[in-house]
Amino acid sequence: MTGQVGGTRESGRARTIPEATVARLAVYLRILSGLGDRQGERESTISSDELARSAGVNSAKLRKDLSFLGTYGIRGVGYDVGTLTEEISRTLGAHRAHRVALVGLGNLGQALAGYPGFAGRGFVISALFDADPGRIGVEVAGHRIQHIDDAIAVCRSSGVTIGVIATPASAAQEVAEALVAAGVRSILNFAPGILTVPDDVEVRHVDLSLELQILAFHESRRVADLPDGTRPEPPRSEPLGPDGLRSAEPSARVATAFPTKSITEAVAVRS
Amino acid sequence: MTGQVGGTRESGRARTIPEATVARLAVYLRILSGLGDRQGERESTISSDELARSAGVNSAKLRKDLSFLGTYGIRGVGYDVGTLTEEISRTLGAHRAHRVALVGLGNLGQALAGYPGFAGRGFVISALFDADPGRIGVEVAGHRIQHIDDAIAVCRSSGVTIGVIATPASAAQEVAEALVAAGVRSILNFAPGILTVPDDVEVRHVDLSLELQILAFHESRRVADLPDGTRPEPPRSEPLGPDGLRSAEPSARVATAFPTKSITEAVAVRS
DNA sequence: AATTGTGAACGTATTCACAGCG
DNA sequence: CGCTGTGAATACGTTCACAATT
Repeated sequence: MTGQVGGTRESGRARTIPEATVARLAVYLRILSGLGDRQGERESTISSDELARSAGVNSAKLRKDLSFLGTYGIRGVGYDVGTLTEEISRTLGAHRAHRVALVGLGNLGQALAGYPGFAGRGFVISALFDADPGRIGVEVAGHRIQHIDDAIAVCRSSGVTIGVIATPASAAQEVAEALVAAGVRSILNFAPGILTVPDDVEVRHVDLSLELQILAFHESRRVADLPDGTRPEPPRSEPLGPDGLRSAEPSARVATAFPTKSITEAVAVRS
Repeated sequence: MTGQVGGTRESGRARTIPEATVARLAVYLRILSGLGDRQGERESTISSDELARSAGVNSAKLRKDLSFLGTYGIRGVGYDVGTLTEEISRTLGAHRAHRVALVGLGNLGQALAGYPGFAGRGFVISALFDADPGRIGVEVAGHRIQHIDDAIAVCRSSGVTIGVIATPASAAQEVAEALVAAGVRSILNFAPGILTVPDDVEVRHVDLSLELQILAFHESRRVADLPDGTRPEPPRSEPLGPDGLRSAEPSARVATAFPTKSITEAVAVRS
C-alpha cells in the first residue's frame, strides 16, 4: 500500500524499492535464470535493451528498476548475467527457502500443492491444512493434510513464514487469523473478499473472477460505442449469428446478484 | 497499459475509466451483490464510508471511483444499492454472459474448470482444449476436452470471447496465437512468461510464483536490516518458536537458476 | 561506439478538504 | 447535519533524453 518498500544495505545504494519494481524484478530474475542453461553458449552479459524486450518492458524502465539495486551494469557493454542474477536474487530473498503452509485442499488447493512454481523457486510446502474431516489425513503432494486447528502449533514449530489460502471465501478470514496467530506475516489469498489482518502482515490477493471481470469490461467496451464505426469489426465473426451477433450473449442475461451460491467444490465460493 | 480506458455513453458523464478504478468496481460489485440477500432486512442505501470499509479502501477513493460512472449518490444519504449495483454491473459488462474457452487441463486447468467464480458471475465455459492426446475426449465439468487444433473453428462458431490459458509456459504463446486467430481478444494467462499478442488483444497475467516472490521479498526485508550481516542469517524470532526458530531456512539454500525444470504436471512450467 | 545511470518531464493514482446539496 | 462530488495537492510510476563511462 505504501508503494515504497524499505530496506537498508550495508555498503552503497539501495534504500527503498518501489512495489512496482519488486514485481518486475521477479520477472527479470526468471528470465535471467532461464538464460543460464538455455543458451548453449556462455553468454555472460546482457544489455538492458535485450533483457527489457524479453520481459516486455521498455529499457529505460528496466534500467531504472535495476538502479535501485545499485550499480551493476557496465557502460557500453551491459550487465553481467551472473552478477545481476545474484543481485536480484539476493534482493528478492530468493536465496532462502521459504516455508509455505497451504490451507484449503479443494480443487484449487490441490492444484497449487502440485504446482511446480511453488516447489521450483525456493518455496517449500511444509504443511497442508483443511477443515473438512474427510480430507484430514489424506496425502497430497507428499504431505498429509492436517486439521486447520493444528495450524498454529504446526506452523510455529516448522517455521512456516508464508501462508496460502485456497479455501472458500467464508473460511478465509478465520484461516487468516489462525495463520497470523501462528506467526505468519505473508499471506497469498485466493479466496474472494477482503482479509483483515494486522498492519505488519503482507497480503497479496489473487482473485480469479476479478480478473475475468476486468477482461469483460474491456470486452464490453469493444462492442459498445458504435456511434461511428470505429471498430472495423475485423477478423473474428464468422457466421457468428443472425443479426450482428455480438461476441457476448445478450439473451443469456446474468443476474446482477450472484446466482446460485452453489459451492460446486471447495476452492472459493461466491463470485 | 494506457491506464485509462475509454467508452462513450449516450447521455451524460462517463467518458473514460482508469484501470485501477475498473478493478475496484468489480470489488464493489461483489460486495453489493452479496448485500442483497445476505441482509434479511431491506437495506436500500449504503454510504460511501460503509461500502469503502467493506471493500478495504478509503471513502474518498470510492467516491471518486463511482463518480466515473455518473452521479448516482444522494447527498446526505448515500447510494441506492439497487441503482448502484445496476450501474456498476452495466459498466463492467456484467449483464452479458461471456463465453470462455479454457486451454490446458492439467491440475490448475481442471480446478479452474470447476471454479464457481467462473460460472457464477456470468462467465460461461464454452469449450475446453488441450494438446495431450490422452486428455482429448475426457469430460471435465460437463465439457468434453477438444484438441487445441480445433480451437479456431470451435471458438469462432461458438462465439468465445475470452480465453484462459492454463498450459505449461512452453505452450502458452502458441495457444495465445490460436486464440487470437479464433477472434479472442481477451486472454487470462496463468502460464509464466510474456505473451506477445496484437495491440488490440487484452491480456491479464496471473503469475503465482511471482506473487510468492513478492511476498518473499517482504519477508526478507522483515529480517534484513542488519548493520553488516552479509548472509541475512538469524531473523529475530518472534514470540515464534521455542528456540530461535527462524522464519526462513538458511540451510536449504536455493539455487539461483531454476532447478529441475521437471514438468511435474501440466499447469505451468519453470518458475 | 555502445550502453548505462539518472535528472527532469510527464502522466496516472491517491488523498485531502470542503463546497454543495438533499 | 450528513454525505456526496470534486478541484487542488500530493504521491507514485513511467518515459525521455543525454551526459558519463567503459
